[in-house]
Amino acid sequence: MARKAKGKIIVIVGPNASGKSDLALKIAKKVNGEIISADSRQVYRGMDIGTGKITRKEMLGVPHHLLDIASPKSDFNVSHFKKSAQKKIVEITKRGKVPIIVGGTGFWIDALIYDWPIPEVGPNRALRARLEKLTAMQLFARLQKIDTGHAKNIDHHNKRRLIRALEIAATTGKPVPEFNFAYKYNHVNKQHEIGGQEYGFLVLGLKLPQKELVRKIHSRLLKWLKTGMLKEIKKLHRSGVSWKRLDSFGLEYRYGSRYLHNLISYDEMVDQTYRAIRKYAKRQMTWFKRNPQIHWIKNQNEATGLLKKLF
RNA sequence: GGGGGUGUACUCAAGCAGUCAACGAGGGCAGACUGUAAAUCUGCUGGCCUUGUGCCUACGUAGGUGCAAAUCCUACCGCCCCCA
Repeated sequence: MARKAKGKIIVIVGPNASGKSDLALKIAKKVNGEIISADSRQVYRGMDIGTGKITRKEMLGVPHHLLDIASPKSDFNVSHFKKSAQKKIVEITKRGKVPIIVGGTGFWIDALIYDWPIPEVGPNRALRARLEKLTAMQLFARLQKIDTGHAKNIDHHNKRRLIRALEIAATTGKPVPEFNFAYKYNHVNKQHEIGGQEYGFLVLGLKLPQKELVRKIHSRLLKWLKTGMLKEIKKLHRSGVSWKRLDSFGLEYRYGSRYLHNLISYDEMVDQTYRAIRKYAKRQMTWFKRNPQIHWIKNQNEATGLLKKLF
């Protein structure tokens, strides 16, 4: 029985400032690849310095996808990402090149490479605004009435999640389908179809010693502050991105904008941003740690060694 | 020199006799995560262990009064403010 040749995809994950972009570039050169960014903030135009976005020059001719594809005034969410990335994977493969997915947004990456079924229910702003007025307890009570399965597992205090669950139930008339841990990482057995083609994934996790990571986070932040991070945020605001929206982007954009409209001092801004990035890196690791399929590496050499062996 | 205030866990800060190993916030540590995911949310945070209506050590220091004190009294030490 003739089978189509299996496509190969390299995935590079890791926390903020761990050096994913550099590693991806090296690997891309080596395997003739193109890079697909999986970063929930780098998709936005005008958010460059604060997101650590690679510059055109730094790309060294390697194509990078899914950068600067959305306006910071509009939403670009997992669902958009999954569809766009799948399309890019097909295109890149057709060109005879290797897709390399690189990013720190664990949720997006897993939705893509493990083909998580994101419910086909888009955001309903009116409904969200209405539900937002209720307390978490009230939301949970409502959810329990219509959704007996998922409601049990959802965090009773997390309004955002409760509202989303209610949103899905309201539109589909059905509760949110449950999936367990085994499903999360094993149901596709490291490979599945995208656009009729079967793919296998090699997932690399970049992990630096804690001290080194923290040092890199710090020096990177100082460098960005020197090279116009605040100017960038000011520009975004002038172009119509609200302080509230900037706040919701988190990290540099959150504390930078709080400083720019005088909620906090400059020193507080630097300090709080630095702390927030460290916490974020921690949260990223918490996410990645539970994935048993990640091959953890400390540097580029280990990566190339693994590639030779497994790819 | 006279008068007033204040000293609480890593930090800020409540408590002002019993229900206090001590509210709350920050920080730290750990975790969750099904169309906002750099977001959102949860737990723990004096020590010890047999993890318990358990033991020990603790609210500037030293004494004292109470059955009982972070809480009251005395002295001392440090800091702050006002008058001289």
